Amino acid sequence: MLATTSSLKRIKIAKSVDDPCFPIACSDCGIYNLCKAVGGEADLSLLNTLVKNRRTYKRGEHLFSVGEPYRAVFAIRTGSVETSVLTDDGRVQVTGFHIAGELMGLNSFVANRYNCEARALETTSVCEVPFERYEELVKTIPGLQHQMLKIMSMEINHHQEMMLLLGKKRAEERLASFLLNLSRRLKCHGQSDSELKLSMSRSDIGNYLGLAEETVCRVISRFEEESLISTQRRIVRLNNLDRLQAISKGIPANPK
Amino acid sequence: MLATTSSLKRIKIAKSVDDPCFPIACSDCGIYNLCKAVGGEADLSLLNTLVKNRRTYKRGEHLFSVGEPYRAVFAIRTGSVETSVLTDDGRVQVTGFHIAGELMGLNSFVANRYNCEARALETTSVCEVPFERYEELVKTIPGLQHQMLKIMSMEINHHQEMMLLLGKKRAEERLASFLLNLSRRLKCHGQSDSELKLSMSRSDIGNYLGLAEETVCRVISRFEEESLISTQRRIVRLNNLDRLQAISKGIPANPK
DNA sequence: CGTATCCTTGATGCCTCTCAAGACGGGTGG
DNA sequence: CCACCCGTCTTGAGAGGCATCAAGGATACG
Repeated sequence: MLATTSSLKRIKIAKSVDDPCFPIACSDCGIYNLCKAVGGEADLSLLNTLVKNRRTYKRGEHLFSVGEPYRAVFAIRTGSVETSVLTDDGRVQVTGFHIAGELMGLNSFVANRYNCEARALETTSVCEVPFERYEELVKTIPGLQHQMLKIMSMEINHHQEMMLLLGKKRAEERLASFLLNLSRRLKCHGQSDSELKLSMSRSDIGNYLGLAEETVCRVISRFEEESLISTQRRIVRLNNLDRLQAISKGIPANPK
Repeated sequence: MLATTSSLKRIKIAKSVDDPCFPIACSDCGIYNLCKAVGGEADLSLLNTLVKNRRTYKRGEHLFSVGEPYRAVFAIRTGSVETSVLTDDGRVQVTGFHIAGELMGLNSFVANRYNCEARALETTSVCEVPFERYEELVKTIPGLQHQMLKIMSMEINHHQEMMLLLGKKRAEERLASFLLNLSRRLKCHGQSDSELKLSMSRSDIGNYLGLAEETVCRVISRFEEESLISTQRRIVRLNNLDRLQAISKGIPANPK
């Protein structure tokens, strides 16, 4: 079997793509869940081979770079990954953080080359599903491409939210949105939604949110002053999810 | 036939999805091209029915709104459309402008409801391909879903560029990027790439680019002072594409 | 235990927003 | 055909949020 009973017990399983956690929650890695969702009768031996194709990246190592020929889709087992795009003059925009259980690199597969950079934020273990095997899977499992559309559709939704954040929100709203988003995704893995262990630096967060590193620090300090969160370096504890939610939506301060 | 010989002569046809103009350039409307690209042997009578499903929207009219059940994918024949998303507190972020020949509304089809608003910027004629018929097409034409993946992949690329623009670029870089992008897309239709007729207001542009309406005006004025462009209300003439390109990439002013 | 990296806080300045007022142009009705 | 009106565009003045520059402190790692 792909997942032991124990791991199945520990981790919430997304039953279908309509589950808000899909494709985040999974038993062993995202690709298993992806396949499971579309065809219970899938060739399990093939699947087994695919998900056994594991690899570990050290902090800072690149999973892939811009323009590199498409190699595989990645399902993160443990650790986390940062994706980014570049301007011609060398500026970098972080486009996303991907945590354990999530799929990555799907969106560039049609173009045959990667459209962004992916860098491990910490020691990260992934299942790499090679491109060619993926094609096999698509033939074997009729609904698979539809699932991929769904995942890409979710990604587009997220991008739209990011455009809104970058285009319209103020610093505090951005950081609150960021923390809540991470919290929600961690919760989908059965992890705590109020005690976050950030794997990225303040600088990375700032880059992602279109803010300077210093601004991120200042907002974090401000949140801590108001007891909305408690921090200790990269450990962040969310003490008031409701208030953070309000802030993220741009609802002005309402003292008591 | 779907397109008369005369119209075929007038307009450049994108031969495959690898054409940089795809899915922009098309003979009659995008959906025809989409189908043609994936299967020359497609059921033309079905296709014919689909593309005949035309409708015209007046300026300001909504093609669809957020949360509305998914109805159709839209191929714009003439005119232009603006898409936008909303914050909970009512702020609006324009996420894109769609011009004649482009496909729209593909990305929300998997979710069964629209994830954004679409509003006609001017009198706009579209082919509406109903959801159910689309499903038929998918069954008839094996490669169709792959093409959809490709289109969504392109959309994701564009979103990444927008995130970079909104997160890292300064006002002048944003506007230069915007003008050049529009120019490129118009060129794909055989229209002039240096004489643009904007269908959106300064306010719309500002919203899209994460700028205030006044800032857009000021930057336009500055560009005009430097003879990079000439404007007359919504008519914009690009006089120096190279310089605009340089500005859009953040290359600092280099006065001779 | 030294060093590099990351985090934090302060001071200063600038880019862009906001508020405001006027100009321009297109559309409409008399 | 003209005059009016309203939406859009433009420009100015002022304010403010955030970036930048700078320096010190904390933590992790070899």
